[in-house]
Amino acid sequence: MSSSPTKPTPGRSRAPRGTLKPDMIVKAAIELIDEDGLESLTIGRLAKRLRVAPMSLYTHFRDKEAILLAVATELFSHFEMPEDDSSDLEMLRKIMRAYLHLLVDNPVLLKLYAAGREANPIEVGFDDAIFGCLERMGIDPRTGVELSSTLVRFVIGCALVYPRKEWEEDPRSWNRARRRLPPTETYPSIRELTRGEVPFSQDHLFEAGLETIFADIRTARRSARGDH
Amino acid sequence: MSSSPTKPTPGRSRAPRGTLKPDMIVKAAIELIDEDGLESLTIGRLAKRLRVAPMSLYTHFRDKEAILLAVATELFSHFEMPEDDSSDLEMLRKIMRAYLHLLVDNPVLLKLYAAGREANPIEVGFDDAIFGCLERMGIDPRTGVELSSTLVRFVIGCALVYPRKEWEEDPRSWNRARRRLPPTETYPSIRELTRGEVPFSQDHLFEAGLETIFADIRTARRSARGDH
DNA sequence: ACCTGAACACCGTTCAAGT
DNA sequence: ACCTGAACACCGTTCAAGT
Repeated sequence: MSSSPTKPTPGRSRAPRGTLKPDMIVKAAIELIDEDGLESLTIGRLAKRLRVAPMSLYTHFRDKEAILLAVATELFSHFEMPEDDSSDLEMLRKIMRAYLHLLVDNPVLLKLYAAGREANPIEVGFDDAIFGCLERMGIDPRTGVELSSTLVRFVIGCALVYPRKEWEEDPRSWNRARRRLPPTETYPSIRELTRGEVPFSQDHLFEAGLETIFADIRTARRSARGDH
Repeated sequence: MSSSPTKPTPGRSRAPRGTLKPDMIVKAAIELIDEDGLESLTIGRLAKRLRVAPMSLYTHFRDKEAILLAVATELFSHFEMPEDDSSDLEMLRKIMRAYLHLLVDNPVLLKLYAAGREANPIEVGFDDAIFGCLERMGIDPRTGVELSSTLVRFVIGCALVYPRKEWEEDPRSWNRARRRLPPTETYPSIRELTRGEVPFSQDHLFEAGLETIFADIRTARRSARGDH
């Protein structure tokens, strides 16, 4: 718990053969992220938690990014899609909420979105579920792709901004930001935003945006019915 | 160009007194980012470009994050808001396009959004411009805040996903991603997305999403007129 | 006041060696 | 096949010293 800075115990210096399995590494990585945040996930710290030398990890993963991808995949596979509901639109709402909280709770996924050189399982699964809902509503594929893209981009934006929750409700931070604005007189209407207390939580704004997009989805569905 | 690994020139080893000004550091940082990407912006490389020892930078900026913030502010102040137009909605469209390209061209801003513990000039300025447009359309402040938030979150999402442009048009990457999906049969409708060639560019999807949100803005404006 | 070298505590990773 | 110590080329930053 306290002593031995470098070597764990002089007695059992070398870890036995089967100590390390990819799943254990991924599990330890997720624990580390949950406890101290993504930026504290480090090969060194990860190895220390597994009571193993840093280099051992490289037997199981090519590099750190591979570990990160495995983490993301694991997090996604643990996630269960909401149950089927009476209304397709209600189902879609649930999926979107679940998507938001998945991204907010696991910033790794967001980071992978930003880095992403390749489609990863997260988005493919969700895109599919969303697209499937729209399809079942009778919306044609082209419009379906457009609408699901809009929804996905909107959640990503929401998730990226979500952590500001803490200071966004503090009007002082807005004032400080306003003071830093270069040409102050050019931007007058922001005062309307900051005058009263900002009354909208991140969750409220998410729901509001969802309704905005859903309004267009309803229109699309109506016109799909009309064409038929 | 080639030789002298450590010292620039044995003759003029120490830089004269007035060599360094904050603006120069910011300028050099922007050049570095433009040339080799954000991840290659390093105190060491920045100092080398300025022909100065790394530690000199700390006379002018508290730490690297302060430099990054100054970079973001500089980038934003160079940006000019689109000209006023006949239609407020057309103005709004222009602002949104400008916002997207600002974020796509300068990923630092996106990164600051993600890190952001405080409101920064970028968003305040844009939020204001967007909110101002909605206000001029006669939309009430509450709805205005909601709609501008939706718009902002949507652009951020678009910008984050935009770099995928390259591989997104390659159907093979989708297939590879699909193969990695854990419970394959649960997600059938993605095939609809991947069967034909994916016909939508990032720009097209951005415009489509914009129209979806604009549809709701039009409704809000209409009802604002009706109430009056 | 401004610039700097040496040093520190970290990174991720390669390589050759152990078992 | 799996684990490892030493070493490498980097990070950002502190500190005491130069001018």
